[in-house]
Order: sequence, then structure tokens, then C-alpha cells
Amino acid sequence: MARMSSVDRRLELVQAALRVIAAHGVAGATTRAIVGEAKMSLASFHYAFTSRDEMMRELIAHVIENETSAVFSTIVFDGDIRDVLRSGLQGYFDNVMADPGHEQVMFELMQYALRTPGLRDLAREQYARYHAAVTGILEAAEKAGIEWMLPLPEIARTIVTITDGLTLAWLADRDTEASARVMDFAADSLSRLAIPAPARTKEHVS
Amino acid sequence: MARMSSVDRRLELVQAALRVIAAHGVAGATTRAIVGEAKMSLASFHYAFTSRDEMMRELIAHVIENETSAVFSTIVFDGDIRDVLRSGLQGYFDNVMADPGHEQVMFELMQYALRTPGLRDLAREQYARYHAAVTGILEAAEKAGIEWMLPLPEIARTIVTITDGLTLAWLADRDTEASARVMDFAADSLSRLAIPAPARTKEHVS
DNA sequence: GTCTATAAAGTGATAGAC
DNA sequence: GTCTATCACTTTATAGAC
Repeated sequence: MARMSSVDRRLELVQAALRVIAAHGVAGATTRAIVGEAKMSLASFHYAFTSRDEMMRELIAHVIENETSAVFSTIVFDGDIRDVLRSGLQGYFDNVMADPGHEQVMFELMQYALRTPGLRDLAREQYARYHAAVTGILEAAEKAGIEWMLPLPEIARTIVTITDGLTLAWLADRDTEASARVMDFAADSLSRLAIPAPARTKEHVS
Repeated sequence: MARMSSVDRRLELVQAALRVIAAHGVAGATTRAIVGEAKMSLASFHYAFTSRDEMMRELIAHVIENETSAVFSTIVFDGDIRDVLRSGLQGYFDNVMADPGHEQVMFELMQYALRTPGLRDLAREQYARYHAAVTGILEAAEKAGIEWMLPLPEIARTIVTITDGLTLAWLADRDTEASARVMDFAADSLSRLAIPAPARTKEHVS
């Protein structure tokens, strides 16, 4: 096997571990399963990391750093605000349905962080990133002319609350139709927090 | 040790397991930890259950059967609907804050059920119970004179979506103030789905 | 029915050859 | 740096005395 830099090998193991977790959960991510997925020997694992705990910590930090954003990135702020919000939620939800394992892994890692001494702050950090990412989108909406009636971080937390709740219930019962109706209500409600751009689009929906 | 009926011994082990899970998570609920908590010998466990898997299945079924309701039971349908909804959410949230481990266990058990072959249907059942429980509360509200503008199960799913999302974020960052503002918005939004009782005391509980 | 003792398999981690 | 072999420990589950 070709020699690899320490950083590369650690990253490769982290990514292999993420694939194992996606397939078998955090509990299934044993060192042997991980090195099997990464096609390395067991000893290579402990050459790269001093312990499995260290790897898990780096894995969660990596996920927080890289996996958080880009979920809402397909939003276009054009037309009726209610429709923008509705299709933004749909875009998120389509991602969940296309790859349910991904969000499930995020939930599992959060639970793991909450349960593991020394990793609790990473769960907090994970949600701070979520909230910051959505706040960024709302700021983009502001630049597109939409004024908001509440502080942006407040609205962002509400949106994350809704997407989390949507995802959890759908992971459990896969009821896509019911989820769509919840998104309808959420878009209706959230749109009441927005004041549309003055000289752009016209109608207010009753 | 006094002899116990098979049913009692199984129940005692399940309850001990729940205490262990609350303290150390599903991963910490080894047979040894459970019989230690229940003050039984390891062999007694396998006399009562053929396997740990069997016990976990019974545990989740037990939780679904018994632990689901009673969370919203303190609601009084008196006064302004928005205030009723707001204090109903607060009642739920107070329960979460008083015993954060309980909701965390529910989330962990759901994840476990989703990951375990043959237990996926229990995750679905868990959410069906949630939705049914909240639907029941909305029906009670109807009897108290509140009309709803959407099908009750639809509103119920939305409420569960919100409470789940609220709880997850709070478990991660413990931001009680921010959670309160989300509940404010939720109560405002949900109250728009209600038509108040025609000739009752429509305001001023104070 | 309840116990002690132990089997059988899996776990994280390490030693030491190359 | 990478490997094989192995240690020390934990896990679920069972055997067999009482």
C-alpha cells in the first residue's frame, strides 16, 4: 500500500467510519468495521489515531465543519414569499428523502455527542451551525428585499425546529403526504413573519 | 431472594433497563448493567428473557404503551386560544426541562428501533401513538367548543413536529429563552387554525 | 428458580517483525 | 509505516450445582 500523509489517512478513516455509521449506526462503527471499509489493517487505525474516542471526536468535528451547510442552498428568492418558503422546505425535504441515512446519521451523532463526556459541547456547536446557516439564508433573503418582523436568529431557530421535527417523524413513519401538509402550514405561518419587497411582487394572499 | 412470577420479573428487568438507559444511554444498557441495577444475577436475566434483543423489544413496546401519553394532560381549555396553546406547549416543555433524560431516552429508543431489523415497525408505532395522543387533546378542545380549520391528525402532526424540534435543539444547547420564542411563534401560528367558541369567555383569564 | 462458573465471540489497543 | 499476531478485557449466553 502506498504511504499516506497522516492527515490524509485520518481523513480517509473518518470518511470510512461515516460510511459504516450510515450503514450500521454508531454502534456498528467498530474499529474493525472501519478499517475493513477503509481497506486498512487494524494497526493502521491506531497508528493514525491514539484511540477510537479520538477518531469519533474528529469525525463529529469534521461533520459539523463540512456536512452542515449546503442543504438549503438551492433557494431562489423570487415570487411570493410563501411559495419561496414552501419550496425551500421542499428542497430540504427532498434531500432527506433522497438520502434518509444522512440525516439519521446526524441525529445519531448528536445523541452520541450528548452521551459522551467531553463531547457535549460538540452537540451545542452542531446546533449553533444549523442556526447560523439558516440565519445566513434569511440574510440573503433580506438582501433580496424581504424584511423580517423578528430577529433573524429567532426565525432561524424556528425553521430548524420545524425541519428537525419533520425529519424525525418522516424517518419513523415515511408519511410523505402528511409531511407535505406540515410544510404547507409551516410555509403559511413563516410567511407571516415577512414583509415582501416594496416594488417587486404584488399580491398578498388574502 | 423471593421468587417472582415471570411477568413481574420481566417487568422489573425492563424498568431497571430503562433506568440504566436514562443514566448511560442504550449503549450502556448491557445485561450486566441491567441485572446490577435490578439486583439480580446475570443468569436470572436469561431465565426471564431468551436474549437481550427480546428484552429490548419488550422494553420499547412497554415504553410505547405506557410512556407516551400524560405529557400534555395538564391542559385547560379556558380563555384565549393562543394562550391555551402557549401554556400547553410550556407545560410540555416544563416536563422536558424537569426530566431531560426522559425525552432523550425516547429519541434514543427510536433510533435504536430504526436501526434494528424487526423493530422498525415499533418506531412507526411510536409516532402513531404520539399523533393519536395529540389528536385526542384536539378532540377534547373541540368538545370545549374550539373548532379547527384543518383535519385534527394534520394539526396533531404539526404539533408533534414542533415539540420534537424544540426538544432536540434544547437538549443540544439548553437555550431556554430561545425555545420560549419558538413556542411563542408556534402558539401564534397554531391559534390561527382555531375558531374560538361562539358564546363563551373568550379572553381574560386573569 | 437462583446461583457460580465458564464458554464463545467480539472489543480496543499493543508488540514486534519487516 | 505497515503488517500479523496477540493481549486484556467485555459482551451475550449457557451449563450445571443446589
